[in-house]
Amino acid sequence: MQNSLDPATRFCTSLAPQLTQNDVNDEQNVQVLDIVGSGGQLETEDPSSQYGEASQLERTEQMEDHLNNCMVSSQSEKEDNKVETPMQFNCKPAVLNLQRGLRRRCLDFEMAGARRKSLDNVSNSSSNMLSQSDEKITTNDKQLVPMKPGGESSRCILPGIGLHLNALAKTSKDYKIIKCESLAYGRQLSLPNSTADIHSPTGGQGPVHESFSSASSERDMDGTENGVQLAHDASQEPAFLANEEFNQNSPKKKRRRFEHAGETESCKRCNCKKSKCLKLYCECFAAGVYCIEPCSCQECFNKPIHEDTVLATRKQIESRNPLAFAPKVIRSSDSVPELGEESSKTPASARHKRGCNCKKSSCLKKYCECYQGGVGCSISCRCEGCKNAFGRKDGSFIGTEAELDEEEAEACEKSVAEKHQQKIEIQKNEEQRLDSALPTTPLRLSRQMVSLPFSSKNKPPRSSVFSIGGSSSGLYTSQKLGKPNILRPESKFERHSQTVPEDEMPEILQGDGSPSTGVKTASPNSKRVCPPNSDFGPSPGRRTGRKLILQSIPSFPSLTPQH
DNA sequence: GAGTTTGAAACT
DNA sequence: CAGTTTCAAACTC
Repeated sequence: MQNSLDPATRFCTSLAPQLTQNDVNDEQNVQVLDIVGSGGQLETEDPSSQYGEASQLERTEQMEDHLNNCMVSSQSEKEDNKVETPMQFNCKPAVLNLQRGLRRRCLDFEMAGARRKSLDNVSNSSSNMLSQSDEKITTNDKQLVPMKPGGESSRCILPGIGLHLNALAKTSKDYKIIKCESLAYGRQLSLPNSTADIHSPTGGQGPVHESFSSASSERDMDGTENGVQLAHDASQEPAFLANEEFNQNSPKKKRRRFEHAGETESCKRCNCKKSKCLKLYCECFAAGVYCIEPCSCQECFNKPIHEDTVLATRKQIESRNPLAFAPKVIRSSDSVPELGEESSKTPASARHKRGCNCKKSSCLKKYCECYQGGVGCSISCRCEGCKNAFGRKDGSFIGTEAELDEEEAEACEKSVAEKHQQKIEIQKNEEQRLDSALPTTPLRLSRQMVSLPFSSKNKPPRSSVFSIGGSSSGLYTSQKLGKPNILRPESKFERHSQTVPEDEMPEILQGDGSPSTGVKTASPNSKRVCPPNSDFGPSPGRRTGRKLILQSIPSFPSLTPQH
């Protein structure tokens, strides 16, 4: 295959058509998709498809080869574990998984629209699905649908953005799968961190070494494990399901535990006690993902089992604020004229969609969503005494840090800058590798991006990442949007959003929705809302990393079911 | 690990 | 729309 495009993109593009072509007619096919790895082509294609297995395999192999470069270690392990898919594709599971990840992602976005119809059929057959009438739901489900509880679970789905509820929206039986995904994706998320770690002094700890490849391999392994375990677990591990509820026991413990492990492993996990994980207070919910094992939440309703409730709640929230689930941090780089200097100045050409309202943290702590998201404050912020290391509200940014009064700020800034540089370099290297080889999943990427800033720090930013991951949410939304299209409350911001370059706009917003184009939000404070995007890229360094991501993501636009 | 602080989200 | 309350993350000890 040509490498000109990043794998993800290629897949997407290539797949889209086929996908549309090939309907998934029955569960089997669907399974195939999952199992197989769902490369775009592979996924959609039936074993018997026109291309013929052989040809498919060849293609697949090519891809694999490509991927393999990076994935070598992981593969071997995975292969062993690979669940045998009914299909012939068993051969290179690892690769396939990767591919799948890419594809899946693509599928999520693209396919949702394109395949919707065909999928519907599938979904129906695939039982899992709630036969909910909502297109979005169906669509989402479909994405996930492909996975079958059985064997495939072993291959946790790559973290496709799809993880989101949307995708997740499966019934309890699917739950494990979800978990897998979540986990998997959590790992992916971790990648960035790990990567960062590498750079970072502290990074030394565990994962440090993980170069991209290693990381990926690790991830894969995990995935495999998860997959396998999960698969097993699923059966064996009622714990999962049950646990969540049980976990409540020691929320903090758990949470911390994961955090540690997790610095590398940041997966969205919440600790909600009263919100039932059905409010935006809940990071998982806000991110559009179901709560998973690592969560220490209590009375959690953010589970596949309560899909209806979750969806209903989401709708409600969206009706109130269409952008509620959109990424909080948007890459405004050029797009935000309003910000003017600020935007351009800040290290990260990104801004928090609504801005912060910090009073005491000086925007130097993660209490500040802007800071947490690794972006500078903008005019839309109502913060007081802003000293955001990523860019102050007044327009000054790190570069000028000398000016900053507080040591803290300086320290932060410096560290950040340094880190960024380091990251950039490293990331570049990684990028190259990745470009060629890694099929990063959107989610992971997106999340990474957000997290990156913090990667340097001890802890990865939890929420913002995900929120951004909002992309995820975005997905969710988009998928949903098909129907609701609430987006666009219009507002002063409209112009703003309009100005935003399309590419920036996540399909999600744009996509389905016609409406979305100007994603505005009914946001309460009339804060500026930008189209959620792939926003991630706050800092330069990150950006670099993100580029990878973005590149792969780009497919969105094309994917969007413009039709 | 418990308690405090903080600011977003939700509510009135 | 502004003010207040609720909530959970972030942070401190």
